[in-house]
Amino acid sequence: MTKKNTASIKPQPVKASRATGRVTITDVAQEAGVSAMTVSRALKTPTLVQKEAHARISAAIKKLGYVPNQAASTLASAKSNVIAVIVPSLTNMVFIDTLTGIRDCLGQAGYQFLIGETGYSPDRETQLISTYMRHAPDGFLLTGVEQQEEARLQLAANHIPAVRMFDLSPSSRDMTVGFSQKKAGYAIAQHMVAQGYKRPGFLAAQLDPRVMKRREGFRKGLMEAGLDPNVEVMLPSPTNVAMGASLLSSLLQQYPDCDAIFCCNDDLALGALFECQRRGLKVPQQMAIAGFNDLPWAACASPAITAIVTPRYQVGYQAAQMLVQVLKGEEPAKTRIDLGFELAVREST
Amino acid sequence: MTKKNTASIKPQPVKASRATGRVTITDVAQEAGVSAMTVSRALKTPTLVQKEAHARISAAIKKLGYVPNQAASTLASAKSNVIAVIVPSLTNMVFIDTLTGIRDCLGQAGYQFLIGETGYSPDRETQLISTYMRHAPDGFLLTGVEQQEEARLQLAANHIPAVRMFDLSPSSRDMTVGFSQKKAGYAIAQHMVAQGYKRPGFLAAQLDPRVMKRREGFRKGLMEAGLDPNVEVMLPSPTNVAMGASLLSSLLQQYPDCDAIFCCNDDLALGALFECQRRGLKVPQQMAIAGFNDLPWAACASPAITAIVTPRYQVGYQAAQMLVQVLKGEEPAKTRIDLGFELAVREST
DNA sequence: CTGAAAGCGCTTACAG
DNA sequence: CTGAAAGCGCTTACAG
Repeated sequence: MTKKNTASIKPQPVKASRATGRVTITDVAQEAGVSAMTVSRALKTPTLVQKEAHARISAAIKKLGYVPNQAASTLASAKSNVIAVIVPSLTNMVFIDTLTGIRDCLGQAGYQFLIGETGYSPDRETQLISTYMRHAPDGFLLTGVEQQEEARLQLAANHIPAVRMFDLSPSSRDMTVGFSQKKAGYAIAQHMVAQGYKRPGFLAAQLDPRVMKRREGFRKGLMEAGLDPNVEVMLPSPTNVAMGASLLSSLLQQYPDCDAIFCCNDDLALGALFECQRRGLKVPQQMAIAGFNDLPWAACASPAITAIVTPRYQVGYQAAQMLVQVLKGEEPAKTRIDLGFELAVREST
Repeated sequence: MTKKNTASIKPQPVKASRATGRVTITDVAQEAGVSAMTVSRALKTPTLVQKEAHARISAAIKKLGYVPNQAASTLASAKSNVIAVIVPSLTNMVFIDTLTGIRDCLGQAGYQFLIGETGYSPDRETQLISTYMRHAPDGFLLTGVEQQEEARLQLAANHIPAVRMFDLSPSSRDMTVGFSQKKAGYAIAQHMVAQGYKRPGFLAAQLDPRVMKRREGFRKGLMEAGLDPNVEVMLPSPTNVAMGASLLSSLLQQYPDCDAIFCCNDDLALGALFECQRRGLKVPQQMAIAGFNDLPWAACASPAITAIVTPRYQVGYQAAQMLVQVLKGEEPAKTRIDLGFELAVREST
């Protein structure tokens, strides 16, 4: 019972029973014979660590199967490396392409994504933004420019930058990447007028703000040509291919002399094309069809469908790029990027 | 200079300059005149908090705009409330429907999702699993049963439960929710044989394991009927609508007498249908077409397309349900759920 | 029904 | 190039 002995059996500090069993950075540090700080550096800024130490650390990580704890990192650094992306729908391929653009831009940078779907509901959007706030995302990528006041305030209060996609804001304080929905609708009208169609109609569902802006442009174009802008059937419910067929049927019932239709998206256009085939209506001789977005089937349908080609991948990519600039503390060269659109004229008109 | 004075001007503990400026649970506690613990309880288990205290806490939260810090919560509780979902592709509507099922089952429970896309690459899948490990997800939902050894080991080592979707594992130790891909392919062959087609062919792209199992079943069915199983064109590259048209062209060039095709997915079937229309081939009189999955356009095409109807929403929903059971510590009644499939016979065959 | 103490596993801000 | 100390904002495990 010498002093030495006593020392060697000194009571272990009462182990709090909260051990998670996970391999921590401290375990790696002990194994490699360095401090936790050095392990942390080896992971984040390897150049600041002596080569030999780095090798031992790498070996220790592999041996122990160490996986960094993101939560601990986020808490300590107040940086989550998370970007919250909020889109109206995932069933809509348009937004999938946008997500691909975002991922291609940000994925390499080690960002993680929180992907939210609003179902085209502004309330749900506000709620999602609020929920995602808990994850302290570094930034938000939002769809449209119509966020509710509450959501805008919460973003501002927490100093979280947000880029809005698929539309353009008049205010240069907002960051927006998109194109003019109205001009796109207008372009379709002009094309139909130029082709000599006398009674063009409009088919729409899921009447979100961007659809309504397309309609506005389309009507403007028709009116300028002295045509009736009221040949239209619109349904607020979610859009799908089958609805293209039923909307066309309604339209023909109300306006039997309609000779061309602008469908607010390509799903409706596809359904409308099938309905024409069923009715034996020749496209475009008896009925011209134009779609919107240029999803994969438009170009390869028979007949190929005329459509507005939207830069949806670029919308995602460049919105992400703008966000990255802001996160780096740089001033983006432009806070409002108009990517424009194209009109692909094909057999259906 | 009394002792009292000295005490009252005792030096502030040196404020570490790491303040994040965020409103914390402690701020709320002070405002409400309770301890942080009580605020935490008010948020998680309101029934354990006195009604009056709860009211003051709610008021304080609103007044201060408090947002809980998820990272701190995850770190302290060792529970992330995150489920990692890994699918091959987001461009494929099949998996979007599956995600919807997952969300419908888990979303209410307050889970967040980390959604990964492998691009059909096993290596990428392993890498994603590894990356997501840092977020300490409570569970994984994976696609297919072919994970690499490294990934399986990492999941096992960290005791993270994983449910595999869209296929069935022979081992009851794996948790799988899906259906027999092989039987589905077989069912198509049987149907074509029954309809009297003499020279059915197979069109496929993106030759993932599930596609290959469909093919296997299809070939089996043809061979049993004494038909040649080698009327096929397969391309490993990603699938899309346009490819349906080009694959059909290749097939017809090699096998001009082919009178029916089984397309390994509906995109190919749609492209093939358009190609038939362009060639003036009557469907199904000169060429029958069957698809796989029953995406929205199959039923409403002209002619409507015969297809295997896959329970993809249910695959997601029930896989999520099984995972929840395991996370609750319950033993799932079945670790292998065969949801089956249907064959929707339509005009195209 | 409530609270003081300790700890989750990292990183920051220093000091060498 | 390296490390000891403190702190990020919660929750656990107790004790009352």
